[in-house]
Amino acid sequence: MTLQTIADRVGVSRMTVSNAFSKPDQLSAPLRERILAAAQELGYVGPDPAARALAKGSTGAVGVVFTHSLRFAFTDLVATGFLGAIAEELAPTGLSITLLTSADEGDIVPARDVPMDGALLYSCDWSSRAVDFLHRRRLPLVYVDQDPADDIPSVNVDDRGGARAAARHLLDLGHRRIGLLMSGTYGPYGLVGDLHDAGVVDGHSSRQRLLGWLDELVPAGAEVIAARQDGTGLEQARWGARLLLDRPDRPTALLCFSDAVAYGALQVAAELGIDVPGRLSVVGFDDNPLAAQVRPGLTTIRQDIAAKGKAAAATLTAAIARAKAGTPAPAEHVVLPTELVIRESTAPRAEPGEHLR
Amino acid sequence: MTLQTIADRVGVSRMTVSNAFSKPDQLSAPLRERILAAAQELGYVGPDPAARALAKGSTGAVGVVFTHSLRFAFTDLVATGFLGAIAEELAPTGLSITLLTSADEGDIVPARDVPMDGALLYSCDWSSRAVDFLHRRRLPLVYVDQDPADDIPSVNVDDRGGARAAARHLLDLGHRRIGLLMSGTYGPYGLVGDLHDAGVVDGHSSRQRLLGWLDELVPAGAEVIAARQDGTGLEQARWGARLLLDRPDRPTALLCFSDAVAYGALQVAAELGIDVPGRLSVVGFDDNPLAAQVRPGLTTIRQDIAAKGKAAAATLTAAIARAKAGTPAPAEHVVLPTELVIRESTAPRAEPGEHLR
DNA sequence: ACCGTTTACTGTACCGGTATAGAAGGGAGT
DNA sequence: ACTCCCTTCTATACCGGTACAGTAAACGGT
Repeated sequence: MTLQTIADRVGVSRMTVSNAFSKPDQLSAPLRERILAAAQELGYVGPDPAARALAKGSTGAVGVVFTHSLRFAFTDLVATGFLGAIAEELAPTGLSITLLTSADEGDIVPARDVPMDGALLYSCDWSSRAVDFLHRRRLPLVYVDQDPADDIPSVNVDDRGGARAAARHLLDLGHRRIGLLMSGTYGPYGLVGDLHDAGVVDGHSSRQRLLGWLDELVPAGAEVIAARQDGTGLEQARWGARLLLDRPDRPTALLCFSDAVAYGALQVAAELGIDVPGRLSVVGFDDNPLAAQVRPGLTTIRQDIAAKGKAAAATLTAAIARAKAGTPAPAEHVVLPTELVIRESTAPRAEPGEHLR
Repeated sequence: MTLQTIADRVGVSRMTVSNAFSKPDQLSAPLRERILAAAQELGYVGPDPAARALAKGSTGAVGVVFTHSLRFAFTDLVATGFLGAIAEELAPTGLSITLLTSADEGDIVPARDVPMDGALLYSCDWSSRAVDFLHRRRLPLVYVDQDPADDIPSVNVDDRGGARAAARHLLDLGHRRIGLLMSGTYGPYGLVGDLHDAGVVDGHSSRQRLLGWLDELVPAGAEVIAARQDGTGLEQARWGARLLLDRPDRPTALLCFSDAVAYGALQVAAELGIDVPGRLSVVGFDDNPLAAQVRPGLTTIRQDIAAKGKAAAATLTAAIARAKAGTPAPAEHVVLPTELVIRESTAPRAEPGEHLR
């Protein structure tokens, strides 16, 4: 059951049948009707997508690549918001989204074997084989929240500027002993000795946020205590927060890598009986929907996730169009702004002398 | 840059190069090394996925179809949980997930044009063109939360039984005037006159849940007031809840289509100063993560979303395997149990005479 | 020396479409 | 009547792989 079947039935060439489906203006209406009728009668659905993809050189689907398990993609509210925005922006273009992990499980490597027209690399592990395959396939790519590369379009948010604003906010409130709660993908985890050790951060956002914090804290002469835990899961965040809060010289304020992590810190503070914001100020990052819901409402750095998704989708479709046209335009680098959102989790530092309860 | 390029370079046949990549045991190790080295040197990544898909007749991706905009897929916690479970279950098989909407936007119909090996139809619009195309493509399909069809495997939860348990629970607490808060995809919306009108429900879950409620309420002679709103969005849910609560003879208890909808009802009750559960009991459905977090904690009917995702993925991979083998095994129909979870949003009916505050 | 098996590789025939150039026929304009 | 153009349809050459059957050489056993 192929184009040829229909062609034979109607008595026209295969090409004409192809046109009847794919380029309606290339043949007369009556003939097209006859062809479609014959197709309907024979139970022919339309051109085979796989064959069409081969002949045309395009698939109609784009990949979105995650480092972590895809479970993360559907658990984290920031990730889901981002994906949703992409989906919405892509819908009118007719492109579908294919979800890929950069974790390669043995010999099965979707990044190498799934047909697609381009891909978005989101919070991706740099060294992974999957990313390497995508590059070598010469697919149009867009980096999101990655270190920008010259020749590849990227979409980022002003992580460093946002982190600076967060630190500035705490300094303005009088805090001088400040805890940093960071998350990483590789160990070691725990209290961090040397903050300038390159191993302290992996991932673009982690690094930029840390740098932003230090931009303000170091010149101000603040005392910095940092902990680093595995990823942004709640349990891990609680573990990291406990490292910072369950000690005699605990900080009076916390800068957290993300709102998800900050949420863990709020829980631990509550369990230890530390009043937030009375005895401890907490600042998150992202403006996760969670941030507005938790009590106390979380002061955070907002990034516009929907805008990021839209920008990423638009940049990718542009890159695909350029690749198809063979136009080697320079890669575009988008940086979206961040904004300090003050809620109830931050307050002026309590009087010295009473800073330990 | 194709297999042939490498073949010419090394001086072997194209087929041997193909085997070097796809069937390593079909040629000697030294030759394979030479071929891979040559490929590396020439910058050849591996067999073109589109061509391979055509020749092999399989793609390595499965579709997941939604009626609503994909935004919904990433907003609703039940949907994201379901997708996450599918992703996790599918990962080791090497299949990727392609997201499709059943909304057809003009001439672009991903369901017709995207290569895939099978598809999951989840909360799908029955009459949509996309669904029709999938059937006609003779793709292995699995229905999830749809009316089961004889010849197509399906995964469902015991919606009706769960709804019965919810209604029974309220009756046991002494409630006799009970509001139903339903959601639909098509109008009309508002208070529902005839509950047995077929137009009152669209979608399998809606129907089963309504039937389950009525199974208990009607024999018990309870007074039923029903409202029906557009989808499960918060604003719509609030609108529907207001219809039921902002009236003199308001019900003493509410049965809601989902926890998301129940959440809207809780908000409206709070705004109207109606104490939950003192003056109003509310029961949701799904055991959305939200249900445990809201105050008061929501009594609900739990369905195991993760199990549903796993079952759906497993059923689909089985169906694909069967289709490939040409084994026409009978379609499997899975029904997962539901369970009443009692939290703080339900209580015995207040004394008559004081049931209006 | 003979025969049955493996192992290692090759040749051919597809998979099911689309691109592109060109041919046949039918007005319109001069 | 001639040219030019436009519409409509066709012929051929790909797109880049895999399946399957077959051949030639090496190997082991008697």
